Amino acid sequence: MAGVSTQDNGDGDPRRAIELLWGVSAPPRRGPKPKLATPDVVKTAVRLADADGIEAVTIRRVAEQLGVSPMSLYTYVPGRAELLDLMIDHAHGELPAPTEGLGWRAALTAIAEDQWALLHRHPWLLQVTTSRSALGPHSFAKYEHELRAVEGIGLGDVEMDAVVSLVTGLVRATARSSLDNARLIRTSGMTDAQWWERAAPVLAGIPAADAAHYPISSRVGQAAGQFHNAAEDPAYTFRFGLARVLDGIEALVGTRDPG
Amino acid sequence: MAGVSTQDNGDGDPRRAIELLWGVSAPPRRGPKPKLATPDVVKTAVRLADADGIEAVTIRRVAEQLGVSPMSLYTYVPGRAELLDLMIDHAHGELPAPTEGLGWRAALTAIAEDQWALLHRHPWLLQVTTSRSALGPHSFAKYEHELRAVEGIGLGDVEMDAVVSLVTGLVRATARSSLDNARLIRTSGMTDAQWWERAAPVLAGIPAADAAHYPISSRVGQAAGQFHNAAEDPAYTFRFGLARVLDGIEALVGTRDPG
DNA sequence: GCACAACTCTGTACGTCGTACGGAATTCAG
DNA sequence: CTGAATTCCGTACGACGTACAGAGTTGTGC
Repeated sequence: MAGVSTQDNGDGDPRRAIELLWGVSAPPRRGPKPKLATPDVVKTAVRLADADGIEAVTIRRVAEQLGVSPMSLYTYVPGRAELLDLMIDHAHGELPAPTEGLGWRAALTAIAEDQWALLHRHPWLLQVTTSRSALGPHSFAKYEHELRAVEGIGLGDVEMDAVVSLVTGLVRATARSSLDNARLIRTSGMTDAQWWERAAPVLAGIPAADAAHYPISSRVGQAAGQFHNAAEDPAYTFRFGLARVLDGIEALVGTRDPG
Repeated sequence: MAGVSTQDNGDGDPRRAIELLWGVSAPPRRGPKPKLATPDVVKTAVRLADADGIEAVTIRRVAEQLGVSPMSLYTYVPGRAELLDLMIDHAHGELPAPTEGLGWRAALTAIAEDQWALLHRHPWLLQVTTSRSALGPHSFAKYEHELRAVEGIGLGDVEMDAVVSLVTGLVRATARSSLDNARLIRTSGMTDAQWWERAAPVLAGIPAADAAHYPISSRVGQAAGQFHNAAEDPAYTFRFGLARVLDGIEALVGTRDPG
């Protein structure tokens, strides 16, 4: 049994954070030589998050990794919230450059596959909100890249935005469910099989939970469950969904750009 | 600037939690009359989460609302993680009963709309993972209800599961982006407009962030941004995506169930 | 009627977190 | 060479979940 909650922090002035994102801070003219630089902090935080999840990214632990006292991190980063924002933009920097010359369908497919891979390299990206943090150079480039895939195919501006967020939303949603499960296995120390082994007898003792009350679920759930354990399933669900979504977009584009 | 992270808890024995979900705990025979019951705790927690977000659901605050000491909550609930699980199933209980007799497209539409509404009533549902917690009666019923919409239309079991998770994933993804933003406005005390008012001059001072480097983003972003402020936009993005997804599913169903 | 087991409730305490505050040490501009 | 700017750090505060031990309350078995 596990519940995962998100906590948030909302901050004040964006100036400092934007300067850090774009790397335009004037170097200090006085004072001791800094032992570190902001990118060191960001990279260390990303490494920690990759290895142990976003909850391992605490000011204290990042500082420890860097051989520095916790409070001195605040020299390089205004606070934990902004550190997370920097991590996001850093990760977006790993996305490949746009694939020019492809048709919109191939381009959207490439975008989806690249993000799918990115999210699996950095699962913590799904545990962090992206809303206003997307003001960094790499996040800008990502959005531009996504839009270019559907530029000039007959869609309006608002539709272009909607199509892009449909595809990226699909990637995030499917990646989330498989990665949430993987994280659960890690943190609970129980595989799905072990979990069910323990849960099944308890459920069996509850009349209302009888399979007869849930005929379709128990049939489909069994098939899907076996498939889930096959380990290639998350990718299947992703590509299945992507195919449907692209077909749906194609139907729309067909009405706009005849031929 | 804001970052939102998720923390998690993974637990041990599911027995107690499942018993609580299905309400099959034997009433105590000895000892003082309990001042409360588990559902009281769950309802109070849901009220708190609705009003102030999931981060307001702390053992201490729930206890305070109930006029009880923090530690005595552990009489009714094994821990915070299980409380979140109970909240999820409680919320799923609000979903309307299945709409029989509709075609699969109308049924999936109704399911998506109902979940869209539910997520807006209880935004914290998006800040909590659903993986293994979905063992309660209402979550079971939800899954059964969803599958029934696509039963008997020519899809295989694994495909049925994939279609259902495609649709619910879409709802969650689109609801998430609009609700994340709403939460950000609440916690930062800044509307998007105020935010941009402050951020724009900073970005303007950064050559690399010039609009010329991001021609499509700046055009589409402006259109989409104005639309976003129109307040009916999140629903548009949702319904736009839903229409595409359903079209895509229709294409698949057409190949399976000819006629 | 009584002793004890079962149960509820609570206060205290531990280890975690982000980070405010104030001071010491270091470097460069004047 | 003085003082301003900057880095670094120790301490401390208020939150959090919850382990633990005890006090109070109730029904059961005799």
